[in-house]
Amino acid sequence: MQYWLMKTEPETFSWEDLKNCPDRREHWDGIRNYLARNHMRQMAKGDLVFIYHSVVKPPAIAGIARVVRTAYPDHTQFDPSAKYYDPKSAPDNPRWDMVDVQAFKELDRPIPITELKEIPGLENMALFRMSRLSVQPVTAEEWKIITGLRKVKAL
DNA sequence: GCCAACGTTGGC
DNA sequence: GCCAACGTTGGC
Repeated sequence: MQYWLMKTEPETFSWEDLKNCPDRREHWDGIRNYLARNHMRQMAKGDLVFIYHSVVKPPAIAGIARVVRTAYPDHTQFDPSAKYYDPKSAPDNPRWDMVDVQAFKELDRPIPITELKEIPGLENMALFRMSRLSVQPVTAEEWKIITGLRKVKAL
């Protein structure tokens, strides 16, 4: 079992949007950063993921999802009308992948980054050290600390 | 292969 | 709105 954190701007796609998808699941497209992509390629079915809302006030972990499909080509890279179209990516050798995630557990309220910064044991989180990385690993210790901050309810 | 210029992310 | 961090691009 591995743990991850994935960022999203809720104006584009939020935790609530994920919960409202059919079967509460959706593909996670639009990742155009190699390190983030490589992290997605390491994901296994059943891995758990913090869904993090960025660029809003306050930025916060909004919910817990799980990986329901491992990495496969992100179709939006081939769509000239898509925001994340990549003309350099060849269909026979796709550059960008996505995974499918499903809303899995609800937090009784979001966990803002300001709170996370104050918690002993979270000092080394990638969230603080690599501020622009949109898909990042979370250690088992960090996961345990963070989920312990809230009541976690099954969906 | 280096590096300056530029664009994007994202917290504050 | 600012600006730091940092990834990408392109000239040389």
